[in-house]
Amino acid sequence: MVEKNQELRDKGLRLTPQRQLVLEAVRALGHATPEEVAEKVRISHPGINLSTVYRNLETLENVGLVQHTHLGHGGATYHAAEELTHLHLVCGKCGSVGDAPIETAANFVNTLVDDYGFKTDVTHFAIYGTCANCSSQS
Amino acid sequence: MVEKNQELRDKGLRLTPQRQLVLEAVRALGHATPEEVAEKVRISHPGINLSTVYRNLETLENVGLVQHTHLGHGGATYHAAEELTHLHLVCGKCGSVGDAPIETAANFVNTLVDDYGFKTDVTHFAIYGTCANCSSQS
DNA sequence: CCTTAGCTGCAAATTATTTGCAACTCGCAT
DNA sequence: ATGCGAGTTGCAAATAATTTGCAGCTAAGG
Repeated sequence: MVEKNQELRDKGLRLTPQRQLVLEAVRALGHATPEEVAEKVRISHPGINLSTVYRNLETLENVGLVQHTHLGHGGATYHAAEELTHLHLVCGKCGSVGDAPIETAANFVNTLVDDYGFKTDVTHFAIYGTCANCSSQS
Repeated sequence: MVEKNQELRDKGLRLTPQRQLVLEAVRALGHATPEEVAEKVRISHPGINLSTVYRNLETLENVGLVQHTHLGHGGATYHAAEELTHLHLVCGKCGSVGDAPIETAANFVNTLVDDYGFKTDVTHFAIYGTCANCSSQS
């Protein structure tokens, strides 16, 4: 943790309690919207402001400790950078979010680089579709 | 066009001039945000209201004549259903939107179905990454 | 034509996120 | 240990994007 502190300071940033709480919340939640992060943080530190959460998520993202992903509906969801090792399979019917290892998309990603020179970040956007459950139901 | 009219009527909907204009605008623009659609429509019909555009995009989507895709930033962009035959490669740096045939993702999609029972709609979300141009620049 | 359910425009309400600003505090330098 | 300055925070107000209530229109079947 000392390194993290140092890493922040090297970029002219401080490790404030609010900032730590936001990071911890993101890590604990796996993935969450700013609102959810705020809610989580408030359990232990009720006074924290929503704008502070937004600002810290942005800051932490710049430092690379956190990343955001678009899961649909509009709002972004945040992840701890260490945990971004999977794709997000979002079901358009039930809204569930499943995971799949990034390797699943390896070929696809390679094709895109080879044919279009396009370097894909598969984790940034969700993969949209219909989950097994909903497919079988209707 | 008569069929379209009929198709709408069958669902208890009307073919109003505003609705036609919205559809035409979406078709002409390829893909556009509600705001852009409104702008386009206003060239020939200045009085049209933004809410009308929103409502018609929604209606047309329900009928299947139009579809929306998430290209990032938050807002959705709309496409004529007929034109949804390609993936969207969105560059996170320059914001450009490139295209690639859906077949490019065929294997990927199949794997997802086979391994997870997840039926992917590859056109609904953009594929995010860095375009060839931006990759070479930095 | 006439009726009526489906539209439309407009304004106000929502929701999500950002920003200005004064007060506060982390952490290097002393 | 203590002070100082830059980074932060809380709060309220500003934005932006989209939705909704409603009263007055209008497409289209009869």
